[in-house]
Amino acid sequence: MSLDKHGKAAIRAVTSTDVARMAGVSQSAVSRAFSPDASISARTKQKVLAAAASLGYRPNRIPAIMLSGRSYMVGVVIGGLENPFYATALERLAVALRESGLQVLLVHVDDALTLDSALDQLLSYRIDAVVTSLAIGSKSVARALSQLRIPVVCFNSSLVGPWISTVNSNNHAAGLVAARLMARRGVTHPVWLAGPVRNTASRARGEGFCHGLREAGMPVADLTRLQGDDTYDSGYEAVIDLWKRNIRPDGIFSSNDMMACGVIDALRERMGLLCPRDAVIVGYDNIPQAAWRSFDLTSFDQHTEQMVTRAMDLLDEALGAKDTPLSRTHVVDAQLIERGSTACSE
Amino acid sequence: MSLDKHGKAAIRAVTSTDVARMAGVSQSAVSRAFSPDASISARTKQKVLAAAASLGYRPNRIPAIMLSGRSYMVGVVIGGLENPFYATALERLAVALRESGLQVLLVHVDDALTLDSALDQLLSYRIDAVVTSLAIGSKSVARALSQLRIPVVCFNSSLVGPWISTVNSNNHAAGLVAARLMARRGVTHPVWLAGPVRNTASRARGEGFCHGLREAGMPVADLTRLQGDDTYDSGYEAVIDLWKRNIRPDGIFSSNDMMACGVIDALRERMGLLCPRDAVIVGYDNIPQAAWRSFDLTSFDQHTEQMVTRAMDLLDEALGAKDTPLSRTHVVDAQLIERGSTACSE
DNA sequence: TTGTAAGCGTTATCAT
DNA sequence: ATGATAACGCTTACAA
Repeated sequence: MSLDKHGKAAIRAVTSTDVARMAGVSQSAVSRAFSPDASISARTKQKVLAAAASLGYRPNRIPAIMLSGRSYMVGVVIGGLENPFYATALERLAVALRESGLQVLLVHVDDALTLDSALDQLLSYRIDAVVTSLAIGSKSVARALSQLRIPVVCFNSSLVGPWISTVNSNNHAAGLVAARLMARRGVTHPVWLAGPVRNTASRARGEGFCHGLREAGMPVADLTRLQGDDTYDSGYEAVIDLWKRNIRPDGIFSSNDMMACGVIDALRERMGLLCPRDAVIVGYDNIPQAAWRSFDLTSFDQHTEQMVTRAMDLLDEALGAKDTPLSRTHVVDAQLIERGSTACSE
Repeated sequence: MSLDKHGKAAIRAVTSTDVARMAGVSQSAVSRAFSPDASISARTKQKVLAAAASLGYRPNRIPAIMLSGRSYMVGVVIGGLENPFYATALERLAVALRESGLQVLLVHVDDALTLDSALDQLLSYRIDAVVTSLAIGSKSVARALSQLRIPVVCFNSSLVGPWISTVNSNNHAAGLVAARLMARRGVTHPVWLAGPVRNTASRARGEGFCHGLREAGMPVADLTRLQGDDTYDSGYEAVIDLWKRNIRPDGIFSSNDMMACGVIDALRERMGLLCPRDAVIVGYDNIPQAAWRSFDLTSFDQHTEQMVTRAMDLLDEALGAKDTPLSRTHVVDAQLIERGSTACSE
């Protein structure tokens, strides 16, 4: 406890100088005691560590950031945590980053507008890189990210640019698989329930689905496309809309599980229909709720664990190639998890 | 691009000195141009901002942390994001912190063991405070948090200690309300489905429930207590367990919504029972899934928005009273949201 | 192995 | 209003 110039009581954090004084060594000795491979005698190290422990000293990493220009902090930009898929992805990402000795500087973003100011703030903390699972895919966002001149790793994004790498689920291929599954189940009136228009991953899934239906000999004109927004409610409303328009599908591929759950509930509650008996439903993400008995929803698992590992690889590579813009893409296959919603109805 | 001593190419970030040189002013002028209420002429400020823009300069906040000892970073310690309640709470917290000009340094923690090393790392970044929604309530955790000597704000925690403040949902009162509701619905065989043993919020809910039942004239011996772990699966299994033990409840109060969803699904699928017809179900948290048609679950809304606001108040107060350990508690009433699972069955 | 001293990029103080 | 300068707490040559 000391008095500063203004006479106010202030607790200064314990510094290496304090420890040095107590241990009767130089301040650099303290630094060396806490540096893994510095040349220091066991005796000195002991003295320092003892003094440090008794004072409750912890090395301050802030000055090291100034010296090295590396903060070991990564900006993680997220949104849509109400979707369990993103929530668990964030959890895994946080764990992986920490295991790599990186800190997570988290920013929640609602829209592209918030993003700019968020990035500004992150940059002033000299973050080493940015990781984002944001489904925002505009050119201006890509430009903003590229201008940071630090590595950027995106999930399920179509962003491209000098510093931007991406890890994508194989959306198109999954769409194909969904179509083939529906064809095998004898679906004749398929519906594609899309996610937000700007979500390019969703678009790819839809295109793959369309593609697959054509391959199976179905006139593409027979495919009904609906616009959702990735929420349960929008799935629920989509079904009501279909019935209003006198469309009676026997197979629905939904761009994500949340909407698929809404679809199943609307069919059951509003139309008195059950899947797979009356309609086959396929979702995407394999969120925990897909396995819940009320839904028993066939879905595509994105293997977030593997996607996160890939992202870390990209990150390590990009951070290693310091100051050289890298832009790679990894694709991870999504795996069809078949459940009751597409079971063979005998 | 410059060459450092080792001959390797390195991009040095643009500094205020660079801007000063370009603008033909002193380095302090640059600093002033970026400080909201510094005395600087409009002309100089213009020159500086122009130079800064053309060089792509952004003020570096790291040195300011060294000078002031404040990093404006808050360590946010979380876990259990697979529960949508925690995920949305985190989202709101992140937004609120950012609005207060604070950055979120996120750490995911699985167990009390990880916590220690996580806190160590956070501290080395000189975070100003810690906010956590962790349901870990051991004495050792409280001690560890107190020893940080920085403000700590907990959600739904019973931790107490010099630097620790808490925002709690009124768990006991909610338990009472649940009991009264069940009494009104004529429940005679109530069941309490508890969350993890160490979760004190869950315990308080159970005690309130018990209390309320007694008030309503029900012998407490009639209350069956089950142990869950806050997951859907544990709710599902709990029902199966009840039937195995030949217990036939007509009212179940679950410590959280995830388990309640499992309960409803098990009743419907395994026992062919519907709520509220055969049993009245009440959950806690009011997660989005509670409103889904398959569940239509009566639940308690914790008003996370308000709890987050309270947490920010506590944080501001604690940060204002720098170096003075504060420990306050705010209690926010949880609100009963009645849905179909407790509707009057005629 | 150890100590001394320079330097990282700002902000704050002081003189001008 | 502006510029020079000290200071923040470390890491890292360099000297001893």
